[in-house]
Amino acid sequence: MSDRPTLKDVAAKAGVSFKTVSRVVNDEPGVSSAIAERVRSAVAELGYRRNHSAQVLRRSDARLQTVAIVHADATNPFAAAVHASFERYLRTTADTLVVSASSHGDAGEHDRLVDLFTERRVDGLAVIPVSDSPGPALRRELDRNTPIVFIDREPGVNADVVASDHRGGARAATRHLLAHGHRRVGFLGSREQSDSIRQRHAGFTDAVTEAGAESVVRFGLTTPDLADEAVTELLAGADAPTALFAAQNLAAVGAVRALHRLGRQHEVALVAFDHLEIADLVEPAITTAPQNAEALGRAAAEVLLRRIDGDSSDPTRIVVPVEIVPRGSGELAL
Amino acid sequence: MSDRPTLKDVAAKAGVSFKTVSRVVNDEPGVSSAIAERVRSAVAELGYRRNHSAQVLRRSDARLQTVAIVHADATNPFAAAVHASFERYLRTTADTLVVSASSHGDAGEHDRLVDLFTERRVDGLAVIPVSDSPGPALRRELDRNTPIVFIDREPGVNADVVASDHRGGARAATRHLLAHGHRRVGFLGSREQSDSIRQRHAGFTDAVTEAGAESVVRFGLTTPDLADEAVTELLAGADAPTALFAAQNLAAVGAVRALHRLGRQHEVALVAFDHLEIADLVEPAITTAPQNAEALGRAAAEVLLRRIDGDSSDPTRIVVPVEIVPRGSGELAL
DNA sequence: TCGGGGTCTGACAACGTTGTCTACCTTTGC
DNA sequence: GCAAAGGTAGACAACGTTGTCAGACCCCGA
Repeated sequence: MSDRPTLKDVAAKAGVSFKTVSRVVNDEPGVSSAIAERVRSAVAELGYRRNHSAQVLRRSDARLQTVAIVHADATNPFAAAVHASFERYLRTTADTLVVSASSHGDAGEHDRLVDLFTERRVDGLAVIPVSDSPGPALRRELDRNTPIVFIDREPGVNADVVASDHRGGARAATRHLLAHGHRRVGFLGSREQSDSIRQRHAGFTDAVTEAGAESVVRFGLTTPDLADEAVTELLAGADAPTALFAAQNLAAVGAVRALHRLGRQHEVALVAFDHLEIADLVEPAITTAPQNAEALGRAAAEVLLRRIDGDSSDPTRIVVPVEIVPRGSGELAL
Repeated sequence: MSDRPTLKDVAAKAGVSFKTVSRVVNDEPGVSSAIAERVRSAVAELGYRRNHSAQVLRRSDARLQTVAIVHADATNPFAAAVHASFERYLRTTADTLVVSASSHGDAGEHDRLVDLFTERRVDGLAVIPVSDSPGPALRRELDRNTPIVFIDREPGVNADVVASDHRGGARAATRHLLAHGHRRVGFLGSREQSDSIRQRHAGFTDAVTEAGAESVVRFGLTTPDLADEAVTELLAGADAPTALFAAQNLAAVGAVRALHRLGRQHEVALVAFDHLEIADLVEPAITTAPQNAEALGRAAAEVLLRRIDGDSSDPTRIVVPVEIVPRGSGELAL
């Protein structure tokens, strides 16, 4: 990817000075149409492309029309959906290139990616945090007032955050179950260390407490297999719950599997937080409380653009509501 | 993101020339340890980061340690998995940053992204094509011998390609069905314009022909609903197939739904091309022929690195095998 | 014919970095 | 005590681009 033609090469070919070529490629006035035409054909013939590095070096105050998004795990469909919305918004409304990279869950790598994007000078950063506190590079950029927005997870510092209403969504989902007469509800959670899971648990507890109902709580169900086991065990117990709230989608998948294996899918109610690929493919279909990835991505883009435009007001926290989508499994009455 | 400290700022703070700072930050010899220490603390205090643009401008022959991948649709789980593998390989073995962007299926945008990455000078490009022929920017870069590898789909030009063995995989899947005694097999395809679907159809035909069996072919099943309808109709017909080959995963989802609704899931055999989220969640579990995303991403990274390293041999075509994963639905005998 | 004004073009500096070259200062060896 | 050698530091140019400024040219009116 070396040996690219420069302004000088084009200028030599067209028989003009390189500044004239610069004017033509930037559509600046003050070039006669005859010469402009000659330059344009030289540009086309050589396949000239402006060197972005040189451009941003010269105009170091100017926008780079580039923002980066650093993923914890880009293969996560939810993260991918947020990213897609973020990218679409920035491309269409601000003509900005969105570049991304993923740390595959490694905190050190995550911070290193922030560093690499910083070196490459982007206008702003969107970060899906991978740990509860920012690494040194991220901290440095926050101190420097680099436009940064955190998505989905708490960054552990006072900064702009766009996140789903985990607590409110979980509360609504649990109320939904209680409204169908259930008095004993199970909570299926994954990593208790995760803030969003804790929030969902808090929402669950809100609803259970206000209704004076009973609850059974299981954490650590990070795979469908573990959730399957847990549900099997819960339902075999003496005080088996009659309704389940799956706080995370892998736990939900395991719960569905267990219910179907036990043949109790029409009897034990289930609401799952987050989008579920299989929601419509089983009978009864699964009632979910999906995060609004589209809204999250868009909100993050808006916040970031505002910061890039120079807004220096206090950090904001944008909470995107989570709506219940009834499909059957959550409406099974006691 | 402006007003970043430069070498000069650090130099002023440390009371040395900026060249000395340059030496320190690049770990070059010839700086006394006392001064180096003073410089390092100035670097830390100011939060200095090298300006990548200036660096690559000065050393315009050097590696940028950056490659880009242009997606047709980054929310496609298969594409995301390929990307993850590609990224992991390049980060760990070549210390290279992988940046990406997605065209969301728009051919013009796709080519524009190639252009934007070109302007930003990357070492190489990986492209998941969105149309059957390259746009002008991509064509220009191919002419320029920019390292480029195409993934998954045919680019429509003579270039490096890494793709699954669609034909071989489909042939093996169909043979698998025929080996269980079926003599009449249905083909469920999505867009007939798509080269990979055509390849899978060719593989299907290979197997049917060599076995002297009969086939029913349906194209255009681009959504689960359409596939559901098609399967319902096929199975109601006089010469209903006793086995189905779903050439694409959305078609497979629809087929599963139809079979379950009709209660014939234990009777009509089914093999699905590609990974299926729900494969293990239904009874019987679905036999699939999944593309090996990990191998594809890795192979693409290897090819690209070789090109970046200067390999100028003829374009290669790497075909990654597709293995059958028996789970039950494909082993239902006639 | 000449000057004034406008239009077009080019020379040059600068962005932040690295490579080259030179200069200084210390040390070493005789 | 002095020259040579080595180690350390800085001056300067260059990368490809854009902003500033000056100059060349032309047309027109006096």
